[in-house]
Amino acid sequence: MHIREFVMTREKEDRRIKITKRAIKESFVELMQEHPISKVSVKMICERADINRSTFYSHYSDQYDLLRQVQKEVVEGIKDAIADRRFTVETEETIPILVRILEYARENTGLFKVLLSEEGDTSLQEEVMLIAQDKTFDEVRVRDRLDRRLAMYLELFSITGCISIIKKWIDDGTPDEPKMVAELITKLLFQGLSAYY
Amino acid sequence: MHIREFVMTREKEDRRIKITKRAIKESFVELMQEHPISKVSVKMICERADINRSTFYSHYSDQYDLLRQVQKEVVEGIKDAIADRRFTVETEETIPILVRILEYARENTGLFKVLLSEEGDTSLQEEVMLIAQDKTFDEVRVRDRLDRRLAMYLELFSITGCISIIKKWIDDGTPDEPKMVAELITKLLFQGLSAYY
DNA sequence: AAATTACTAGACACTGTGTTGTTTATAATG
DNA sequence: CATTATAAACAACACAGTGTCTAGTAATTT
Repeated sequence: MHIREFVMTREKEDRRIKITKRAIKESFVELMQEHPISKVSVKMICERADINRSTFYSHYSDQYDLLRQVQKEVVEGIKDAIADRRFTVETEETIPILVRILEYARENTGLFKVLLSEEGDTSLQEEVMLIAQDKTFDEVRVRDRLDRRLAMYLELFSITGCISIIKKWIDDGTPDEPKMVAELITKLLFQGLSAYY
Repeated sequence: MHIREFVMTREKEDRRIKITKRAIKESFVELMQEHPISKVSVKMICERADINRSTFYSHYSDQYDLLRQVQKEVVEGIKDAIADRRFTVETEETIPILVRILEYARENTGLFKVLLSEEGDTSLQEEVMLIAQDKTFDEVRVRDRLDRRLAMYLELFSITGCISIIKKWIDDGTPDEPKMVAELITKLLFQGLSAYY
């Protein structure tokens, strides 16, 4: 909600700023698919985006800051995509949410490849943890009176499990149908490997 | 902090090289606990290690190369720690292996913190995938005639699940006993969340 | 139309990079 | 013990990228 407001206020942003930021982001996402972020310099980003380097610095402090902001926006996108849904521990409820996220990821392949690779991994994970915590696990935790530390491990396990499979799926060019992947994930989450062996 | 030496083949390495490399690695691991790798320059590493920058370049091509090499050594360490064991899909077999890995991690906390944070995450993961594939899943795959792609997802899910929990455990200062964590992990892997809800 | 805001071009000092040539110290060998 | 390899140290190098700043121009808002 807090982040949302932030985005809203920026909606009245000068048209020029939007154009510039879009150019920067596009350039950046392209470059991130070609090189690891450590080799992507501010200079490179600006050259490809055809903007002045000082302009970059008036919006972002460095490449990593830019990455974080791109990430935030994607997380917002995910939030919107599942806004009307609730995460629960029921398989039937979870699958459609996952399907939506997977479809959203499929529509933004380049972006997700970047965010889930390299250093993006950990921080995106943390962002997603926050959504999940907000939406879901809190109530589960209370309901089942789980030990806090244990609950934390369960969340972590679930989210990294999800993300790793989605990452692989995207890296391979989303060969499987979202529904199939969603079912796989939920099965693994709720029943574990025993569902398959 | 003791970094396990680099296998048998390098045993003939000059004593001075070993000393230098150890100094570099120690400096690096320290710095990595203070800053993200993107802010750790070769210059910094060399200053703290008290060696000339050119010396660094005669051993490693950059910070990331150094990180990879440190990682390899740790993976070797894990391999040794579980050399006499076999991974299987039986819970009773898996727990002692995990306990050993956890104990090994606990003894090398600083190192593991570094490797599991930031960009270390993905690549260590991949290394561990290779061990696991070698030791285990191959036979399981054949035995159960699982679809190759499915098997790959299962491996990925298992390993990232393990790693994420271990990472959290280490970041928090290894508050739980290895045995407890090992049991948690195996339960989640084989039975999933249903084991707890 | 005027005021405001964003972008540009270019210059600045500065930090870090990667390489080279030379000298010094150490280890291995005969 | 003396010889020879070779690693480490040191200094110097051109070069690339950083972050900041100024003055001028262009676009947008009011």
